[in-house]
Amino acid sequence: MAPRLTPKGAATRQRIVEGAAAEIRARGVTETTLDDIRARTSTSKSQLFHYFPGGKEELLLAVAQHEADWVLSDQQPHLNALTSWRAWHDWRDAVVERYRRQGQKCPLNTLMSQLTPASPGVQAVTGQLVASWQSKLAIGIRAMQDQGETPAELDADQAAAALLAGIQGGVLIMMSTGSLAHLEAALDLGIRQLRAVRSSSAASSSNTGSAGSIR
Amino acid sequence: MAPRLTPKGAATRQRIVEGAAAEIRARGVTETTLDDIRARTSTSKSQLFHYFPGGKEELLLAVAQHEADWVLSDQQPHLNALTSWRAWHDWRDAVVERYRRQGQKCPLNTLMSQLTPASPGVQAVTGQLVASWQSKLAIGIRAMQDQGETPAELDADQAAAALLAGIQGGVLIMMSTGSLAHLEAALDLGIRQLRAVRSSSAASSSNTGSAGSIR
DNA sequence: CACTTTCTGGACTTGCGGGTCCATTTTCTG
DNA sequence: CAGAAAATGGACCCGCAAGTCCAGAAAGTG
Repeated sequence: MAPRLTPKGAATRQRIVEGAAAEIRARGVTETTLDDIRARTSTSKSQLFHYFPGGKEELLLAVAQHEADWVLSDQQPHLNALTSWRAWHDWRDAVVERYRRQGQKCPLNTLMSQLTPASPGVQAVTGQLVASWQSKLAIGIRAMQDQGETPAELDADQAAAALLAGIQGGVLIMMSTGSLAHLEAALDLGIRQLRAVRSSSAASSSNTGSAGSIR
Repeated sequence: MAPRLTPKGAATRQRIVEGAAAEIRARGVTETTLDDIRARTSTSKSQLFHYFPGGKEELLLAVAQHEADWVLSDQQPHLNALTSWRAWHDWRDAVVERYRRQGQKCPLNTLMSQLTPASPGVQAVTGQLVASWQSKLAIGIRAMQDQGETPAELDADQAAAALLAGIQGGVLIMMSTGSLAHLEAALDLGIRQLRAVRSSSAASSSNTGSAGSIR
């Protein structure tokens, strides 16, 4: 079914996805028509349907995937190296800055609520994003635990899940209210929770211990 | 401008809003047409525009307001009396249960992303909901602080903001993945943070049932 | 160089759904 | 009871945007 793509075809497909993403960022999903996309990408109707036989639905899904990749990639390099408090706070600032710049828009969210929410394709995109994001956070948390900076009793996966939820909610609220306060609160308290009171031990009873050195 | 409503008129208007809300819950915003609403509520096109001169936009906004009211009201009575750990956990369970039942739907969220996000009316609805919700949480937190159960240093408003963000994000993730794990994690860790290590002062002690034990 | 496949252009169809209109009936007001 | 205001029914309009079609150009392949 999927016709083999020649290099030229792949390039065109790519151009369409990126153009569509840009258009949607600029005007919102609901306001964006296939014709807008066609105009911006200098393509024809038949090209759109050639590369996305499923029509608008399929195209929007591809755009969503594209945006999802972007979300994680511009939290880098911080997100992959959360091995010191310094790194955590740099990451925190990067996240806030990213959404501050993005303004009252979240293409991904609006995109998702536009598509059939239960569709398998949609599930795949979001599920993958959530899993990957959370996993990276959990790795960072375990790294801090290995350094004895974070209480070992803490369930790293649970903490990562909660932190991620806080970020998502913070962004969602920002979209509605325009204020970053909730996002910042969620991040700051989430991180503070990681630093919470390990007893005085840190100095005296060396942290090292157990084998695993993540990273 | 707004024509006075007779009792009959008010009832019809009400019927329209509730019917529209039901229809949207059942089929999603994008799939719901004015004609569906007309059919379900046994009204005519002209009635729809009679009560909502602004057309679909205005009707959807009214539905959003209706749903927003609902969100808070079915966290009651817990939400208004967060004065003991017992109450906090009952509330926590009520929230989880509410969204478990609701399933992979959040009419309010999809509704919002459908309307012009920056429209003053939309801002008003969400802003009001967020403010009210957060305020109730903050009151509960201060109540616990007054009892010495929660560290006085904690910024109640910030903690409430973070907790609320966690809930929102948890629900959002649930909509995408179908799993309640993130919502539960956010709630459990958020509440645990409130119980965290108050200095020795509180003699109460004992209750070390540890927050996570739920079920 | 034949030939096949993929890529592109753009005119055309079509149905749907939001919105308008006006005639008629019911309810309010004094 | 009479006039006004509000409520209702439903036919009609109409623009737009998704999707179809086919003809022809370009690019691969043996």
